[in-house]
Amino acid sequence: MPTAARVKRQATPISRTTLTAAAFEQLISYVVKGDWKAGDRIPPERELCQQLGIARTSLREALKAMELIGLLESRVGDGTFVCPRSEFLSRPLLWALTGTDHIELGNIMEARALIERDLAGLAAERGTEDEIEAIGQQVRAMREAIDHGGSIVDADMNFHLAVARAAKNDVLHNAVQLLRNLLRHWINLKLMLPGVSEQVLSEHDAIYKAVRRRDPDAARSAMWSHLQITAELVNRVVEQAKQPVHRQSPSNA
Amino acid sequence: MPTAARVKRQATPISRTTLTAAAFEQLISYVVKGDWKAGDRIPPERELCQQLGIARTSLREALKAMELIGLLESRVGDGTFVCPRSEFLSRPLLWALTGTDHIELGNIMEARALIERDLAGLAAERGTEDEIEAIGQQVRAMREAIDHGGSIVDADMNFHLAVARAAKNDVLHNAVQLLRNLLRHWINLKLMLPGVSEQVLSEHDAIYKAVRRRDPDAARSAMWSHLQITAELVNRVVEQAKQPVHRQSPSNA
DNA sequence: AATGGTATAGAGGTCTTACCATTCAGTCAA
DNA sequence: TTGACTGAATGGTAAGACCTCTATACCATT
Repeated sequence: MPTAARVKRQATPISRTTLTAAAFEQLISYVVKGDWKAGDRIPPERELCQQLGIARTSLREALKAMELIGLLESRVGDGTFVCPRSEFLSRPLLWALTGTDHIELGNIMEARALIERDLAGLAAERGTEDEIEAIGQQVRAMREAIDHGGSIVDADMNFHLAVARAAKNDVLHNAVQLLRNLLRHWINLKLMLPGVSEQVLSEHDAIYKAVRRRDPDAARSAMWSHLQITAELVNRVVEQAKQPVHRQSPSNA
Repeated sequence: MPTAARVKRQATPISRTTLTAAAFEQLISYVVKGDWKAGDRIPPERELCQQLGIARTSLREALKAMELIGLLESRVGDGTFVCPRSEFLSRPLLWALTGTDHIELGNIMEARALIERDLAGLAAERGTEDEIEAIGQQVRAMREAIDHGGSIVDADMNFHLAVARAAKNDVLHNAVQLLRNLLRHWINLKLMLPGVSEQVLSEHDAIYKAVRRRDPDAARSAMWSHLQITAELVNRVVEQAKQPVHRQSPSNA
């Protein structure tokens, strides 16, 4: 280009989108807006593509993308279902996101501890009464689960999410969820160790009480120590899993 | 098969997977392992599906998934290209990840500040000499960019990534990258404000020096104040963008 | 030379049709 | 009641056709 190119593309470059991309956004919005809820079975492909007015091929490209991301699950002869968010973050997505297949457990635990420590402090500072009460609710839920049966796992997860919600930061709330999902397998094992549930409950309670009395520092350190202990236990569980002779590897669901 | 054909699949360990999923993993690994680098043009579909020994339909489902995630970009008549990681995190993926279309800028800024504050502290504690030197390198790169032209944006991004790397936590390193990408548009605008680049440079330098003298607290507070100022400026830019009469909206790239 | 038109090959986008493999529910005989 | 069988419905895969769009090279005009 001899004469100083000009480039200056002022004009709008006319946007066009592909059918597949449009379908993808549409389908995602179904999930996001709650038309399709976790566990739901969505209409069969042959029906859906008619509703959307596109060919099955185009629809499938969108559908497949959602499945590979981990939003949907297809079973031949059965149908296609919406995955619960709790089982989110598929390995393909992890790849896409991190550019690597394997992330050190320790890194995840550390990230979680750092983030949730901050969140605990924020929750104590800015949580509303209702939001803080929701935290307490999860403490009681765990008590209930321990005493009369129920899902300790859910109570655990929900407790941490309640804290994140009280901290009023959607981004970190989501981060908590993602990190927690990455650790799901090991945390579940951890919670089954003898005495651990009582231990966790008391730690949660300490965090809750600190938040309730609006003591950010106490909340931070309570959360920190809780997650340090958790990390310790998780490491122990992981080591245990390595030892046995014929134990199958955890594999991500 | 008249007699119930109970397929005893004892022998083969169930390696059952769909062709599309297999192709997807294969393609991802090309990107991850660097066979396909950012900007590369990948083989045409008709050729690629032959190489992989699958139908174009199946290949396209995998290809499309990668495109919708934001890993690839297809242009009709031209070809399919690998997206640079810096332009990662497409809106569809954001949807899939957060379950929402819109996240408050303030939340993103806050999350970033909290995370990077921790990272700055960790970098001061555990960064190797080389890693810390890499931080300084980015400070100098920005000096160079200001004085003799060059990408201030890159130097800015790389500085923060260098800090994250010195902190030795892959998860948070990636978080920094993602959050930064979400803010990309506004940060770029911010960096163009008069005097801001010098300001940023001096703040970066302060962080670098704190890290280098292994002072976690100083590093934390330097990073914190840097990101508070940044948040302030970004808000100002956002407000400016709202006012003018005929400014086009930013739109995600 | 620079500009603009034009032809063309090749890329992705879309649709159609077909068939396969699996699953599930209903049927019917033992 | 049980168990095997059957068939419809579903997702998975393949192949081929045709479209629009892009980049490129070539040519005519200025």
